Amino acid sequence: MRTMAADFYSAPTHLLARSLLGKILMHGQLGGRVVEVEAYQGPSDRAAHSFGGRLTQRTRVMYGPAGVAYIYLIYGMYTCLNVVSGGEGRPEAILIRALEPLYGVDTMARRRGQSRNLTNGPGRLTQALNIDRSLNGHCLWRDPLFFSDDGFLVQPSAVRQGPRVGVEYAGAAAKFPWRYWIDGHLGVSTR
DNA sequence: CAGAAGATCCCCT
DNA sequence: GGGGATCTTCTGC
Repeated sequence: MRTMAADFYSAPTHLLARSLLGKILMHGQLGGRVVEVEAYQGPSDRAAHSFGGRLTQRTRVMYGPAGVAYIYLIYGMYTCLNVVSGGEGRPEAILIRALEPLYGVDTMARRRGQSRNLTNGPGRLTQALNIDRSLNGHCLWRDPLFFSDDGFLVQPSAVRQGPRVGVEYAGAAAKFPWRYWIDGHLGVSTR
């Protein structure tokens, strides 16, 4: 497995989103293959936390270098993991929505309290992999949280895209096909 | 199986 | 004070 270096994250957001498909996300001994992501385009994207250039305590890390983790609390009880993209001053991000569980599956099941639905959803996968807000701002080219390449080949024809999930409030942006997933993977989130 | 509702709390206005 | 890049549980068919 080759850990992705810092420059991997310098690609334009949508290209990086597609490049993340098929990679392995590792946190310590726990890990899985990325099968679904969503791109958030920054100030021009009504669905993005950084829409309109909003700079707050929460969104601060999005304005920093690409390749750091943006992790936030959602609905009071779950956390979402994003990869910051776009580079300094361009607050874009990619939400990791689903993994195929591969390493430490028993631990994931224990953490989730069930043996199914371990990592098919942004809140589920962070719970399974024990990823919380203490890792906000972490550089994703370093231990303990990083992406790597195990040689898995994503067939270009298997990459699907469609509207993002849970952003109905975002007007026209709600329909932009900025959710990417690998077709045929049961790990893809269901919502 | 589908839909509704509840949980829960930080963030921002 | 309102709402959210979610998930689980419960209800009813």
